[in-house]
Amino acid sequence: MTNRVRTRFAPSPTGYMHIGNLRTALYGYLFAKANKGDFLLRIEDTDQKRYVDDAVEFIQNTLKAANIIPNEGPDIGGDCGPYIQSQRMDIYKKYAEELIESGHAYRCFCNDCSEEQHSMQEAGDAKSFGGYNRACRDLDQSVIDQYLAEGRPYVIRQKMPLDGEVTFHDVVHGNITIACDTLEDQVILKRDGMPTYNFANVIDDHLMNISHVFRGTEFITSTPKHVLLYQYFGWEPPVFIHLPPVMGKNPDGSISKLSKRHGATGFSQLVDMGFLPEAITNYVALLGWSPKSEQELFSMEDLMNKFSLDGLSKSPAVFDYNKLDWFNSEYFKAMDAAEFARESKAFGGIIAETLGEKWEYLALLLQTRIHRFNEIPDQIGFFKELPSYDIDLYNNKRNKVTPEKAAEIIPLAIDIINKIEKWTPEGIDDILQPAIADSGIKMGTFMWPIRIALSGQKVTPGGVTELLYLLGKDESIHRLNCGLDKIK
RNA sequence: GGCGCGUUGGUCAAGUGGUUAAGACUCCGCCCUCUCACGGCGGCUUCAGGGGUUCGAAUCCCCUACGCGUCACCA
Repeated sequence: MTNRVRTRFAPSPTGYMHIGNLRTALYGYLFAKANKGDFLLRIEDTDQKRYVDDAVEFIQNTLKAANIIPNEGPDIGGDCGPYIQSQRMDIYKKYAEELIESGHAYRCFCNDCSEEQHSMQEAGDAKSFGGYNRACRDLDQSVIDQYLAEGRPYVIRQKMPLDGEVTFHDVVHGNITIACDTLEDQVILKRDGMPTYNFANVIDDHLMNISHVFRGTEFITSTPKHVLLYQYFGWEPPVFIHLPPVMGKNPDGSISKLSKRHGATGFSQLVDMGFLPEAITNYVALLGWSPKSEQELFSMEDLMNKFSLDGLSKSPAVFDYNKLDWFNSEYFKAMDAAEFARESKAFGGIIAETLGEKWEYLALLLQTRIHRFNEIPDQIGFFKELPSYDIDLYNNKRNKVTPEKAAEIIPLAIDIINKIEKWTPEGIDDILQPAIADSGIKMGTFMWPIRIALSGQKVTPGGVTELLYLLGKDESIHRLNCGLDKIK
């Protein structure tokens, strides 16, 4: 037995990667890498009802996009395979029977107890599970043999101690003690031969030499059952790290576990909205973990170097789309301009297409102005078509512009612009700037009506020069004339 | 309901008996400026409540409140 750090991400294959799951995967991965260990992917598909086609592939693609690279897993292979639980049924069966041999588990033939128990709970009486699922504990061997011979279906249940308590250590919460009489004789092998999570998880974590288990706090209460299993087998339990849930904020101000109604909660949905994978990972890493320094921007490599268990927080964190926006915009600003232009182009749609090589120029203007790619269409819509606008937009108090004033300025602007030969940002400025200076009109005053006429809106990416350049000479003059007509 | 876990500004958070209780996001104001954005500067807002322990508590103990989780042949 080595002391090598080995962690795992063990999702069930639903075709979706919740941001909370991603964080669990990330922390396990970072911890493994920070300690020169291994990170593996294991698919927990023991619930056939829940199985979703292509989900395994989806998970792998998501991890890849998030730059979380397993050392072992379904596609990669490794010494502890197979890494898909449905392909390990023989293993679970063998260990379950071993437990029966040693007296720590038993076959339960009582078909209806689970349903009966379930309805009891719903009726609000959760206290007395023992009366049902323990009925088969002490069946005579002869009876068992007879049932088996009849081919009666059964499940295998783990025998819990009737009294005493189990204490285990959790890295983020410290020691946790739970009384055994709150533990039911849980099913470890289902009627269809599949193991339950609580069993397969223990077997696989042991067989795969997992040293540290990262999972959500929802498993805290079932951990004593796992600990008991480790004891029964004489195995060393792993180190437990139970992560608090990621929350979302409701309209009324209350918080609850992050879900669809809070907005996009899947990694791929966030990517579709135009968030950069690195920004998402960066943000998520800090949601529940603190580097205990003022640094906030981390590359994956940075995270690997700095991640440590003592920065994990024990209380739930609210997912904040504002902060994600901020992270993403920081990543935008740090991007190479050409790369940003390339990555953003798809979101520019038809406008980006028609702009041709001018797209790079527009993209540069956008780069410091947007938080995520999907803000692009709103930013640039006016390039394609001049929106209908109210002439009230020509009023601007600070620059002392009114529609009447605009009607004086626009003809001047048209004259000047007509004289421009070299249609580049520099060429435009070379003519425009001195001409405005000569006119005796203040810069802000002169520019305001032009911006409005050109864009139909008072806020635009870039200034008038940029607008002129991107729109082209003919279109610019056309829009200026339209503006003039509109005022009159 | 039983059991378990949690609670520092609107949000993420540092803080482990003595601090003016960091920093970031958001919001607001100012500067820069042909709009916006970027950048710079500044501001608002916090230790859930109540008891202890202590010369001294965000930090230690107890109680209360609130929130969350769990009590499946789901994970």
